[in-house]
Amino acid sequence: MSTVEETAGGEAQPWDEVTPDAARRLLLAAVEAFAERGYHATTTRDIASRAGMSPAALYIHYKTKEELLHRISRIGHEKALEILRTASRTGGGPTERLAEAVSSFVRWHAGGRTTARVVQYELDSLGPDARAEILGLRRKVDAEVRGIIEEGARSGEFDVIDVHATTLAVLSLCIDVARWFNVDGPRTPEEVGALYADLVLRMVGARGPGAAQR
Amino acid sequence: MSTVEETAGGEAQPWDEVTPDAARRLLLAAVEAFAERGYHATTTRDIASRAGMSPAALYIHYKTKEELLHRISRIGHEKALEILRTASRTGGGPTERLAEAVSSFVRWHAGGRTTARVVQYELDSLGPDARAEILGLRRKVDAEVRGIIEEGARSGEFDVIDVHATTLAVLSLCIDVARWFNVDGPRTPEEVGALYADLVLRMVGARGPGAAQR
DNA sequence: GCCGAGGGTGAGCGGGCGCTTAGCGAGCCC
DNA sequence: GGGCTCGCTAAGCGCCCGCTCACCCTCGGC
Repeated sequence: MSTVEETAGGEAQPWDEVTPDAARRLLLAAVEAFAERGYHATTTRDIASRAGMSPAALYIHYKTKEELLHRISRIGHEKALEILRTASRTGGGPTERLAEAVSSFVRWHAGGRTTARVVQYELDSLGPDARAEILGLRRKVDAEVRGIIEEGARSGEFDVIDVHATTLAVLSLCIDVARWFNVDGPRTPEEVGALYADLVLRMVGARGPGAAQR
Repeated sequence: MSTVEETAGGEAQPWDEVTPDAARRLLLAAVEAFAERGYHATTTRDIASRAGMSPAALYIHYKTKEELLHRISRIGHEKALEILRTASRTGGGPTERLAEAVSSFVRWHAGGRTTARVVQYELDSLGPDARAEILGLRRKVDAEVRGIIEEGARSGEFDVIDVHATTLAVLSLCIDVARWFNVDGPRTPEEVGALYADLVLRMVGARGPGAAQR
């Protein structure tokens, strides 16, 4: 039922911006390895061999192992931000936009679980500078969701006690999908996205059109 | 406002069951180190020196570095399960019990963030056998929450579309607190617990007493 | 006072890590 | 077609890892 290609590592992420081809293959191998075992448990030899190259080939395209994680993290966060911004720009009121944001964000975390895992959980393995840069992107992600919730609260379409805490909770819900989602499990990314969108609308007390009414 | 002791590593967890004293100090040092840098990035030398001992001292009390993680993980999961069971056994209907379960579970994840981080996020660093044992405990945690939600759904006190998915989402919300909670941040564990209990009651569409009515 | 047991140390082992370097071969320019 | 560039490899360096071993100190029992 899922429409995105889900070859191991391929998933929903295109990685088109990474060139040349060898650099992309290495990056893809790194994503897989980091997601499976974590950054620190992954060796450069493992990454290289997954990409069908010798250990030394990695250092032609990347200065260090950390640069790989940094690149993956930045591209991933930019993709996440783009998803939320697209959803936020769709027509309709806060209810529709929040539902669209959550369901597409969840779809990305579920369908591209391999990438999302690295992006969301390996942040602390970055050095201070890279980490600070990525944290800037995360604040933008946060602001995007908070913006929608704030607007709904102001217009009275939502009923929210604490906008900041609710924003955090909504993001928690979406991000944690990358921790537990199993591609071979009973639910498709689309189903989880729809379910979670409904749960989030309940959390913000949405009364407007699109809220779960019964 | 917080009543639990929050000395670094001490937190809400007693670790009384770990004896002798040197073994407990090592375990505590390991919890701190694993939470800060992750299991694979932590060295046995770091653990030992945090505990004020030589690197070799570790191997008097533990066979391997993994045994430390295994012990931490089991004790932590047992504590988590105990918290949920206690909450589940309090008087009142599903609404009160779910609220109590969520708020106390969140308080544990926030107040004992150091421990909770290791318990919830370092599971994959365990070997197959230890991992399987811990996964058994996790299923019990899951069952505890699902039990309350199921009961509320059956009695009509809750309005839930998908019990399994909702259970997962509730646990997600609680567990993810260990990822973002900051002891120096603006909110106490108690505040987050209360906020999240309210959000969860909304998610399950609680209509009974204790639900956020307005 | 001697002994054994148990908690602890200093030194160091084998090995695998991230990363480097010297060199090789295919393709392109002139 | 000679030479330069670029992508890549084989070999290996230096380091630090998890873990071990020989030995030591302290303390209770007799």
